[in-house]
Amino acid sequence: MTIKSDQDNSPCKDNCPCMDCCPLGSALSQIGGKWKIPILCALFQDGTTRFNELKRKIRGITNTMLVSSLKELEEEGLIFREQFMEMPVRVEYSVTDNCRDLMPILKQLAYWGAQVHTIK
Amino acid sequence: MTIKSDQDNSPCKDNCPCMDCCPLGSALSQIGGKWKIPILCALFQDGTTRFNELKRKIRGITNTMLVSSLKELEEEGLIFREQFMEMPVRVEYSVTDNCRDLMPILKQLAYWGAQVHTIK
DNA sequence: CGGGATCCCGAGCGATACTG
DNA sequence: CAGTATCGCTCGGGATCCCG
Repeated sequence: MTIKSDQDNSPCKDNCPCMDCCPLGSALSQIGGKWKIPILCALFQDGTTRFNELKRKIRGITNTMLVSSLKELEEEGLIFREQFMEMPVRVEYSVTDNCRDLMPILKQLAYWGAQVHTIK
Repeated sequence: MTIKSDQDNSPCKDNCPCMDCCPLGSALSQIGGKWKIPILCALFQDGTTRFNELKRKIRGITNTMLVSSLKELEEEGLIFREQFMEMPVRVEYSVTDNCRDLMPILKQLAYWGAQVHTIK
């Protein structure tokens, strides 16, 4: 672990500016892109959700982007995918514990974003 | 203010999935792009820094991207730009209080990103 | 129902040269 | 020194149709 102690208030590693294998960069890339945050929020708020249900809730997302975003989120360990071998097929998505750990931090970010230019 | 109380653990507003004017989305867009985090980290760690000094520290950044990123960060109120009318011109950049508020949150994100897949 | 396969466009970014 | 001005390209994302 190359991250400094809590006394250091820099968000990055010793060898900042955070290029290459920066944990902050990797974290941001995991939730980056146009649709991942909406997907995570939908799953987090409403719990386990099916594919087309998600598509309906997230207004404007295309089939392609929903599929690829879900796949990436699953590979990153943020969401869980369960497929039921019925006819027709049923697939359910839900957030992982790892994702639940992330949410309070994102909430702080949202607070920060909402307060911009209001404190002067 | 449409953000819920602390009892609510969702990072977004009432009408999630966070489309349109989501404060989380706006926060993420402010620090988005390829170079803003490295710039902020450099300024935060080393304090007030001149243009070409920044360019040297942030390996690989082009003139164009450094200029445009600095401009956006200044418009968003994250950094402060001071121009000294000397010859040759001297311009110094530094982080604002608003940016300093952001840093602890980014640090938490970095911790989270560093711990991914190590807790199992 | 839950995706895949294609095609396409434009923002984001890089490279280079120039300027007050 | 601190930027502008162009040009060109990659690639994230949109649209549409197809499939088991």
